[in-house]
Amino acid sequence: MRHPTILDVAERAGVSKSLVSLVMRGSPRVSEVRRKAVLEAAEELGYRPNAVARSLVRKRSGVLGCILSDLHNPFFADVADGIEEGAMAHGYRALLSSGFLDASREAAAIDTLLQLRVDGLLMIGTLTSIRDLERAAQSGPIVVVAAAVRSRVVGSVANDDVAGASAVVDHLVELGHRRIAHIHGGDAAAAGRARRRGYERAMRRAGFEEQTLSVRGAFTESGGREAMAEILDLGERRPTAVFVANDYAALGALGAIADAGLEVPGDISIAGYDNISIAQTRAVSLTTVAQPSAAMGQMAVEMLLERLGDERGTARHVVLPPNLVVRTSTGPPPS
Amino acid sequence: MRHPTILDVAERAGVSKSLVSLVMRGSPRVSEVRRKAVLEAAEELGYRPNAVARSLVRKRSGVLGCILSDLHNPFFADVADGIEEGAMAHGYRALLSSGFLDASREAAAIDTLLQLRVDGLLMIGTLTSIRDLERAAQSGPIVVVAAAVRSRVVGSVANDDVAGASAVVDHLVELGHRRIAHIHGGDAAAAGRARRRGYERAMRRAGFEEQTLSVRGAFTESGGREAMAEILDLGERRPTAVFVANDYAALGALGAIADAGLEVPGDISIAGYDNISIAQTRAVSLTTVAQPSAAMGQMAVEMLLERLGDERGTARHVVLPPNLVVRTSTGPPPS
DNA sequence: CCCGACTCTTGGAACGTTCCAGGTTCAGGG
DNA sequence: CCCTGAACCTGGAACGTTCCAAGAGTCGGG
Repeated sequence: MRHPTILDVAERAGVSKSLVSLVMRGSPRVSEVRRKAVLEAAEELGYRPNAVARSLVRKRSGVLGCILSDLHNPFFADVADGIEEGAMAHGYRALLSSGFLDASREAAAIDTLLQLRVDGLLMIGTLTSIRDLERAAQSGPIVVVAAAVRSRVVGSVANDDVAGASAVVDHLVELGHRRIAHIHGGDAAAAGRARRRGYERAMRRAGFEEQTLSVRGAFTESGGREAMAEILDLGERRPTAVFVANDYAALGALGAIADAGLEVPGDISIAGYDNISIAQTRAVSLTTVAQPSAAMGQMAVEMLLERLGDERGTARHVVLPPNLVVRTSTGPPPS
Repeated sequence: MRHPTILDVAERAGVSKSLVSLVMRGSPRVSEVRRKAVLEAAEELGYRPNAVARSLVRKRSGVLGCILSDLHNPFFADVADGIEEGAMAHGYRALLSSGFLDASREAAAIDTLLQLRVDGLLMIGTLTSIRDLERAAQSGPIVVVAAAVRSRVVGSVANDDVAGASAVVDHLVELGHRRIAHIHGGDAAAAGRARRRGYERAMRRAGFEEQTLSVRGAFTESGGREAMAEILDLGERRPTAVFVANDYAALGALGAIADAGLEVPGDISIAGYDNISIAQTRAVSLTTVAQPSAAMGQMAVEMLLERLGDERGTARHVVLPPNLVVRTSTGPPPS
């Protein structure tokens, strides 16, 4: 018999299924004798409670779903850590699913998780439109992390991407750069759009509107590499500094620069966004914008559970201040 | 009403629940008129089938559980990609969970997933003992990926870590190194133990048994960084080459070397294991051992499903040949 | 005009839990 | 020796599906 049930345990222990249920859930209203008998029977049979049946009758699963827009992005993994931590702290388990950087696959993941009746859904850096998120939110509370969202039903925790991107540009301008390009993350991700807006705004403010150059990349290493190769192909007209939409893509950009035999920051300055751990090592030492990833994840869980308790009211939105971290991948432009 | 049920849909469409069920599952034995009516009612109500109830009665969930020993290890993410791909291809969904590089948290994750009655469990680079895995396997088929396992009930897909590690040492010896150290991944992971064995065996074969130096690290960036710092503290007695247990830790080691102001491979050669994508870029260009990560994941899924169909018989074990990839992080020792 | 065959549709049982209302046991007070 | 209340235990209903056996129509042939 593959899966012994509560009835098998009850029979073996000579008690009713209800009592077994009580014991399994650690109720105090059970005599020591019976408790022992039940526990023993369960052990002997290798009984493992069926969370599916439990979930059906209780109408809550104790599980939070979490969709990572991209499993490979180290920043998202940091956020996921915070989420799992936060969930655990409140007696929930988190189950993850990858969105494969693809809106339709992300939609499929949302659907699966909602069909499984998770108690709530966390989206890390989603590609899903607000419309679709709000529709999904009718089947359970949703909080988006690391992507700002304007919605009355879907909550969000994010940093101020516009301000962060502007800070990067300001820093580069201060170092003396004028030709500052941007490798953006595509239009699909909200964070990508916001960072691009911050870049353009800061360029305009600095009086370098003419020098604005946004190259389409992606929030991936290969996206960064290819976009950077394109930029390097500009030859003498190439920018002296590049702000890449995120660190993960910046790693790819650094690779392309090394491939071209150029030096960072001697020939070209590079900055990223997210402050992933690899960017911190001296081997990479990337100038970037830090976000409190794990804390954001935990905060998102709290907001989700808050909303689980009280469905009414409009969703909360938290925007955290970004934090520029200057390292050695940026320096004065070549003279 | 948060969750409309099949009965709500049936009532609205003026049919029985059974018919709704038939329509939802795309049965061909339903007249067009009724199908349309049901689909319309479902749409209007925002009906989403309850996978929990379905799972209870069907005794299969269509979900495969997948535990990543460490969510941050890029290699594991590559394997997970293959698993999700493979699962999807066979009409299954994969749900992930992190083991946080901790045996007890991994055990908790196994328990959660089994209680949720996933149809099978994939372990990527597990820390769980064979005993415990075999016990868990009584509740559902388990296949381990990226860690060799000797068991009749738990299947595995892995590469030959001993051979791979030996190949790295042979390569370093050929370059002229004698003092070759190893940063190992601790005793918890099977792959770590095997790679260490391969290192020691190759050193002995080369006649450098005396030069053997294994420093305790971990399969993480910080583990690699700290172990390398320890090695660099040896001063003049320090090795001329270091084989790090995996690429992820090797990135940390490279960071420590950069921190110390040393050059790779001029001052010291570094090799890793896994061939993660960042290691391939010219900026890092790490000599390493490649494993077909995604293919291993897919293969693991096939083996799992095979076993799902036929519980009897002993588990299959696949061992793939490793593949040394020489890049520029290794070179001749300083003269 | 009935019969059989076929297509489409239906109600009820089952899945393994939780929860509730109520049952049993037993010690102790009157 | 009965009654009461506390402590412990129990059976049945419910959760939202699937599946099965069987019912209801429809149609063509005899």
